[in-house]
Amino acid sequence: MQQLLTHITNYAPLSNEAQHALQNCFEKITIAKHEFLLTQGQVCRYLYFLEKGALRGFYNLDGKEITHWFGFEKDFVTSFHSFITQEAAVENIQLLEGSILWAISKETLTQLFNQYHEIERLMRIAYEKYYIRLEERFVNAQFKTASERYENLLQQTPHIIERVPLGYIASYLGISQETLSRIRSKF
Amino acid sequence: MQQLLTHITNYAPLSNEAQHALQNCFEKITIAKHEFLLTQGQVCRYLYFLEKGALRGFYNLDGKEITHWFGFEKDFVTSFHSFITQEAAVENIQLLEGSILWAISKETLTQLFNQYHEIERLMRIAYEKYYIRLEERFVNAQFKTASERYENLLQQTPHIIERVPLGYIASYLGISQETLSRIRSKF
DNA sequence: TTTATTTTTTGACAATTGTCAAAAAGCAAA
DNA sequence: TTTGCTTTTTGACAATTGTCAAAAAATAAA
Repeated sequence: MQQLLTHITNYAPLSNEAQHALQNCFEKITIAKHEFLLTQGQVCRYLYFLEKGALRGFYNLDGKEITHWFGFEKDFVTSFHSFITQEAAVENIQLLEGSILWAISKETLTQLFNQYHEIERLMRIAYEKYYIRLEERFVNAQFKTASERYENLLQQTPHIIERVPLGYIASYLGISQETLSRIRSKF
Repeated sequence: MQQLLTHITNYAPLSNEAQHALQNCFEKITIAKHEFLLTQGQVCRYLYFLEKGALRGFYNLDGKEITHWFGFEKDFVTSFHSFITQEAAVENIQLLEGSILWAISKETLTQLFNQYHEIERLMRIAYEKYYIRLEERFVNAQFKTASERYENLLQQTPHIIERVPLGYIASYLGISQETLSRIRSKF
């Protein structure tokens, strides 16, 4: 929990009252490897902060699993589309490692927004950061070759290589596992 | 200006005071076709609301222009990365048509956030919407074929086809102009 | 360790998309 | 209308990446 508070007060300062309110509203969750935090068709009611562990978001397309993001320590994770719209999720969230998370429901978070302007500000800033991050991934996906995307992964997020099976990484990079294997063999 | 207020109060309700404050802080801008709203290297100090017209965002890569987004009526446009971080922009924003915009500076917007919780809420909600939109584009870019991306464009944003030269659209879809031409010839 | 299962690599070939050059079509200015 | 410029299309060929099948390597279970 201290990790969570430390992390978000990096975004913006928070009064003690707001910090206490947050502390009371997050619930600790421990989940084992391979378990699911969310399965497609469910509405994602929670925003999670990942204290320890790793997980992936994936959806099914033509019978194949498409892994489109990973979460690690200090990440906020959720199915953003489902959490924001409260519609059924098209994606699944599955644990890659046994993990410790802190969860807050959408209703509770909305109440906190109403009570504390500074918490809503925090969320606005968090969205800014996540927007920029996604924009970089988008440009990468759309306008770079498979090799460039892999090299980028090595430089920007090397921890992914160390903690995630190559099959998922290939999917994440938008290439086949075979192509990834060939790229790796000649770097 | 009325269009702007109508649009944003669709996101969330706004008190009369906040509406008036907003009205006073946006500045009207009229720009001709082919002119630039931003060029790479500049810091983007403004967030713009596009009342009438069309524009594109592009950056240079290996001597080529990569068009990665378009803006049309009722869009908020800016170089998000530069506007958020206040670092030099890597992208250019160029008018595709003569346009009418409303501009607000980052400093002014920040002041409004401090004065009106409801305006910061509006921004939080706007980011949510823009995040979802970008996420859809990302999934499209990374995991769909060129033809699928074009069909998607036809269905989701047909106005782009009608108002933007095919060369820019090809770039936007992440394919060569020749490939786009061939895809179109057999739809 | 031995066996079973999963993950990763390799080979052969096919499909997709890109590049370069030139022609055709469209548009604007004179 | 004619001329010049820009945009779009077409052809030939090359490069990239995908698919399928099988082998090899790594990991987990007995």
